[in-house]
Order: sequence, then structure tokens, then C-alpha cells
Amino acid sequence: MKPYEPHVIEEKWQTVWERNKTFKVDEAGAKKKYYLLEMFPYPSGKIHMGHVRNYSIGDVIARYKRMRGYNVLHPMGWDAFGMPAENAAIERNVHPATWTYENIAYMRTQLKRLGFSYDWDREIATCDVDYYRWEQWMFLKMFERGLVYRKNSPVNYCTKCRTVLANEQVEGGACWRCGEEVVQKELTQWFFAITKYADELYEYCDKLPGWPEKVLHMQKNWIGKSHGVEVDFRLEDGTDMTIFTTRPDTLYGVTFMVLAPEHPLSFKLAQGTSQEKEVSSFIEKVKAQDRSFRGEISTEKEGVFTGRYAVNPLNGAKIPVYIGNFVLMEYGTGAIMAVPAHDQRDFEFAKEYDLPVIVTISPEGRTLDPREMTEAYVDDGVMVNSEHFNGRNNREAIPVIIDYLEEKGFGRRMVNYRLKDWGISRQRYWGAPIPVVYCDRCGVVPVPYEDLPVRLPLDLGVTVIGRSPLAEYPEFYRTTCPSCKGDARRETDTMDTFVESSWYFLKYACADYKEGPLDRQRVDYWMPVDQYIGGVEHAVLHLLYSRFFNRVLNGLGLVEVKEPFENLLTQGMVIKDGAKMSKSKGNVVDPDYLIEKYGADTARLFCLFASPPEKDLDWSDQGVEGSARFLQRVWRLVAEHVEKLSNVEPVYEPQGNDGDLRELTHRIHKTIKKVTDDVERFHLNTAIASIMELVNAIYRYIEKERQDREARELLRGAIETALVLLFPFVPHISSELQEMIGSGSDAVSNWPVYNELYVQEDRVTIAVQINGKLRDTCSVERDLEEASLKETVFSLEKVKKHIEGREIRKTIVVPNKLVNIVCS
RNA sequence: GCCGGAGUGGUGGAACUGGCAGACGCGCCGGACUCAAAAUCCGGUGGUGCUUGGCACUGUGCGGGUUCAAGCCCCGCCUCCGGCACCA
Repeated sequence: MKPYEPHVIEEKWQTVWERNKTFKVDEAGAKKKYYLLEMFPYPSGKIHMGHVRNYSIGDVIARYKRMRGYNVLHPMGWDAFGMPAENAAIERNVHPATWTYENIAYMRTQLKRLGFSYDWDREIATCDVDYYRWEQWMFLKMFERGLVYRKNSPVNYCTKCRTVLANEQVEGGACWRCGEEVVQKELTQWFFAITKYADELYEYCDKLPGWPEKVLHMQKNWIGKSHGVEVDFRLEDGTDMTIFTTRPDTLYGVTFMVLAPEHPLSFKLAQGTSQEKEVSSFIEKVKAQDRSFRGEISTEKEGVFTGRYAVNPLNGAKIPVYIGNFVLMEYGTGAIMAVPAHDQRDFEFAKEYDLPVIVTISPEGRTLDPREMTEAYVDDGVMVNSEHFNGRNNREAIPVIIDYLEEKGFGRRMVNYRLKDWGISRQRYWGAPIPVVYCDRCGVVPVPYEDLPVRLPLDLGVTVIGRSPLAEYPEFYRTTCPSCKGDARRETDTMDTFVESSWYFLKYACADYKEGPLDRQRVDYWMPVDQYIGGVEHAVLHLLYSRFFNRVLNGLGLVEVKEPFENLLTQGMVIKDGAKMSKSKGNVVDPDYLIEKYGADTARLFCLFASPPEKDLDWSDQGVEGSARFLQRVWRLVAEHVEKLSNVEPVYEPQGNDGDLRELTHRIHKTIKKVTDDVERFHLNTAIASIMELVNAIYRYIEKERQDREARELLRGAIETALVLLFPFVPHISSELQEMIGSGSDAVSNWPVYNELYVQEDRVTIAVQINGKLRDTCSVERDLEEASLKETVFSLEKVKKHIEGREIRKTIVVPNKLVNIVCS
């Protein structure tokens, strides 16, 4: 028997695919398109098991869809800008570009060794000037449309990475990349106006049925849409103080107002009152506090009276105005109405400063006494102390009250979002330069389109820590103003690398296009991405940014679709010894080692078989052994019986009534159906399990040592079926064995079809229950009519024994499945 | 605190729409082959009890409920994971 040598056959088939350009696609032809995309990797040096898993899942789907006759776009590229390149430069004195391209070269060979079916002709690296030049073009277009702007504001800053982070890139007060605590810094930065799309991004969550609920929830949560009303409270001097509330049903319970310390009115109000000094020192104190400290829910509520009063527009009540540390300037109007009876924060503040509590919502069946309340009553109830709204259910009253406010001109409906604009400036070198020039005379001047690209200079040594190296490099920043031709300075910050990943999926559609940012025709042919696969960690990062960016590009007429990703699969992490694989935990399994020891097919098979894609995968060395053993078993199945198979044609639907043949035939068709259904819904682990069952059945069949031609023909049919079904999972061994028995494998359009006639078994096993308890089973012919079935069941010895002397109340029959006898 | 998701053998995980719980794999036990071992092949494997080639009871985080029938549906909890969190 020819031995199974994974490395030999894997290299062989990879060469065949490469030479034949098997996976190259174009936009011609009548086949239906299918765009399958996996999140592209950062070229960190080597791929890790998470990549192997992600790309193995994707490759199964890509190969499967190809076999089903689709024109499949399955591209790969590199998210190539980013900080590790700079760190490597500083640590090892290699240029970020050198480091990056060397990593790409190595990782490309790794991916090729795993046999993934990419169209390598469409490979892109985002650090190529031919890529980022168009990103700069898009930036300028956005600038023209007011979708990118510059402002001075407190921003998140990671002291370890020495750069700014967007809100989405801060996780629990720490940097998403390095885990260092994030501090606040006042800086002038460029922002993308993602909030202009907040509503669309929120509402379209409901139009993405192909996304996991979890991710949609996270996005909605992040955008944080809340419906409410802006109400104008008038100050004594006649100026309006506008607040936002979602609870206008509690307006009659307002007993004080609170401004954020940063609110423009805060200091102004106190000016000239006896409170002036106290107010200014309070504001100074809060400003000095760390923002993350202020954001702590446990931080005690503190405030100070401004000495001024406002008037409740509904009932004319005179209400003191405070400044408080718990009010955020960034949300709503930076001012709130406080209803201590029905809001816990307001309640705590009122207790601290001895402010009155007025109940306006009464729970069913009891009366609230403000003097005895120990916490706010935040649930629903009946309105009281609310003039003509009394007696109404508070929830139902909300729209009525809002109508009333609008009618009287006291306020207006308003929707508020938690989402903030996306800060994209990074004080780093290895990124796409922001195409802007600062001129003392003309101010901020965008680089003219004809001057693009603004090239990232590659001839400087990256050694500087703390500032962007570009800011230390006059050859880059010294320039002339495009407008007045005088001396000017370039922007030295680069763009957040999440900008590159926000449109790379569009570039794949027309990777070789040079005349403009995107070839609309080809982009519209391929978009949207039919299936996107990646880690859930990007639920509110990359996936939200990409939805936003795609919308911007849609607005610029570069792409037809509004949503880039039709279906999303978020695969779980690879876990070992109860923790995510990481260098610091020392529990990393190196894909190179795995391929070396077992081959690519085993590595792929284990990743796919050990758990369903969405779940975390628990690493198990023994599990890997098991996968290798199965492939050996498949190999032997064919290699040991080559002679027996080579001189017969495969048969899938044998004639006649031979029991052995009928059983195997049933198995073949059942397996095709099961694997097809399972792959369609990404149950790849159970798809593999059922192929294993087929292989086991073939072994049992072989043991019968049938030598007749019919039996051999069916054996060949069964083996070919198993091999073809295995192809998307383990393509190398499948191709080799198919070739060995002389059946052609073109990797395209040859997914097997099943015949429903053979999917059903001739005889079925009926579960026999008495009062719901399983007492016996019996085998009957399929679709046996109910009367005969009952007759058979009641004649069973065990049934007779159990029902003896008991009264039969009814008998439930589920055809081909079960009979349940209900008796006393 | 709010919003999601998940709890099944020794273990990774199956069970599509309420219909034989534990497919498939790993591990373990027994057997075959072998001088022996490895590899391979075959058989067994949720728990408890018994009059032990069989039979009974029990069993999907806990407590109730609906149903002829519940891992799956409903109500009330517990635990773990994830997201948001002074967002008005």
C-alpha cells in the first residue's frame, strides 16, 4: 500500500492549483456570484491558530460554493499599517516597511501551505501607496462634504502606545491593544462624523437578518439611541436653559436642575452672586479630576448651588440650579432636570444636599411617602401631583405630554445618541498620512487631488519615541501652501489603521484598478459580501466603522450597496488550558509545528471538527491525533482497495433488493443530504461527523468481502462520495485519492446530489412508550398504516405485560417515529 | 444596575419544527494480531440497584408548570461568559 505522506501530496496539489490558477475569478460568465471574505490579518510575523481556524472555516464555504456552481470571490490581503511595525523598528533597528513586507512574505507562504483557495492575484497590502493614495482621496472628498473635521477636545491617550485612541478602542478604561490604562489629554484631532450616520447605522441593524443577534445588540448598545424631549427651562433673566429627558412624565416632580461643570452657563450663572467663588473652585476641582474616576458609578455625587433659579414651564415652579459632577457635557445638552423621586442619581444628590422630593408616579396599590423613601421609584405607575395628567398611566402619558410641550412651545421631540465621532488622528509614523497642509495665512488647506498621494517617506530612521517621527522629519513636513504658495507645514499625524480596513473589501473587487479609487462596475458586481467571517472582538470596532465608511462611499457614488456585509459569522476563540492562546500565558500552539508534524489537512480538520464555528475551540493534542487518525483511515480505505476499484464505474443507485447494497445506498444519500444541510448552516463539525459515519459504514461493508461487480461498483460510488464530500474540508488528501482511483477532480461544480428516494430507510424503528416511558422498540416497514402499526405494537410481549389489567385511555401515533400508549 | 448568550457523560460536543438524550471524536475497559511493543482492527462504555446475557429506577444547573410526551415551550431562581454602564 502506498503510504500517506501529507507533505508530498499537499505540495503537489498546491502547485497544481497555483499553476492552473484554479481559484482566479473574473466578472464574466453566467454563474451567480458569491463573495466570501474572512477578516484580513495584521502581518505580525506568523499566523496563529485563530487565523488557521478563521480561514479554514472560510475555505470550506468558498470551496463548497464553488462546487455548487457559484462564481466565488475569495481574496486575501494584509492590514499592513500599524504600531507593531514601529515597535519592531525601535527594538530591532529594522525599517517598519522591511519588517512588514518580510512578515507578509512569510505569512503568505504559511497560508499557501494550508491550501486555502484564494485568488492571490487580488492580494492587497494597505501600506502600499497604491492603496492608501485612494484613502487620502476619500478623506478629501469627506472633507469637502463636512464629514471630516478638526477640533480640540479631550481625547483618550495611551501612554504606552503614545497615541490617541478612538472611543471604540478603549475597553474598560484600558487600551484595546496593550491593556495600558488610558488617560485623557487635550489635543486637536481629526474626526470622522460617524454621528451623522448614527440613526441609519442604528436602524439598519434591524435590516441585517444575516448577522448574529449578539453583534447587532452590541452595535445598538454602542450607538445608544434614546427617544426623548428637549425642554426649555427659563432662567430668571429670561435666558433659556435647555435640558434633555426621556422621562417627561416626571416633569412635575422636578425639584432642582443640574449643569455639567463644563457647561458654558455654569460659571456665567454664578457670576455676581455670593456663590461665585464656591462655584469656580468646584469647577476647577472637577476639571482636575481624572475622567475615568468621574465616570465611576461609585464616585460620590457632589455639586454646588449657583445661586440662580429656573422656572418649570409646566407649572411655573421656581427651581434651584446646581452644578454637579455626575452630569456629562457630552451627552444631551449637558444639563438635566432632576427628579429625585424617580431617578436614583437625582435621589442621591437630593439626600446629600437636602433638596425636596416630589412624587409624581404612584405604584399600583400603595402610596409613596417622600420622607420614608430610601431609593427612587423608577418603575411605572399612575401619575399624581401632575395637574390635568393625574390618573393616567405614566407610559401612556409620555407622548401626550410631549405633544403638549410642543404645542405650547416649551420643548420638542429629540433623539439622542451615545455614539461619538470617530477620532482618526494618530501620532505615529507607520500609517497613511492625512492629506492636509497648515498655512499661517490660509489656515487648514487640503492637499489638491492632483498632488496625491502624500507619500509616507521611507528613508527615515524610526527611533523617536513620544512624537510622530514625521514631526521630526523636515523633508516631509516642510512644504508650500497649495493655496498661496508660501511656506507651510504638513499634517504629521497619520490615520487610524481602522480606516484602511473600512474599505479593503471594496478594493478586492477591483484590486488591479489604477484609474480611480474603485471600479464601480466590478464593485457592484461583487458587493455586498455574501459571507463575512471573523472574530467577535470587532463587533463595535471594524464592523461599525466599515458600515459607516461604506455608507460614506455610497454617498460619494463609489458603491451601490448601503450595507457591505450581508451575512456575518463570528467565530469563537481558540482556547488552551482554559485561556486564550497568548505568548504571555505560554499556551501557544504554532501552526508551523502542526503542519510539520501532521500536515495541513489534519490541522484544518481538527479546527473544523472540534467545535462549531461560533463557539470557542478547546485545543486538544489528542483531538489532533484523532483527526490525523481519521485521515489515515480514509487513506487506507482507498489505498488498500485500489485494484478493486479501478476497473469499475461508480454506481450510486443500484438496482435490485440486495440488503447490503440497499443499506450502503441509503447511507450515501443520507450523508450527502446531511453534509449539504450542515454546511449551509455552518454546522461544519456535524458535517464531518456524518462523513466519518459514512466511512465507518464503508468499512463495515468491505468486511463483508463481496466480490461481485455490483457490490464493487457501489463501493466505488460510496468512496467517491466520501472523497468529494471531504474535499472542502481536506482538499489535498481528497484530490490525491480521487486521482488514485482515476476519478477526475476539478474542484468546481461537482457537489454530489442525493436522491430523496434513497434518503429514507425501507424499515424504521418505532419507539414504543407506555405512559411516556420507553418500554420497547420495534422495526416496521416505513409508512405502515396506523392500524397495522398499532396491531404490531400491541402484540409485543413487553407491551402486553405492561398493559395487562389496565385501561387504555388513548394511543398516540407519530408516523415512522413513535407510539405512546396512555393507560391507567 | 440594564441588555444579551450559555449551563447536557470522565472529556470536546450531537439531538433541524416538542417525539428512542448522549451522534461523531477523545479518553477509559476488554479482546484480536504480535516473541513483545507500536500501529491497526473488533467489542464495550451516563449513573444506581437487582434475582446481572436481562430488568427496574434515575438522569440535560435548581424549583415549579403546560403536554400523551420537555434538553427544547412557560413562570421563578442559581452559576458562568460577553456587552453597556452616573447616557438623564
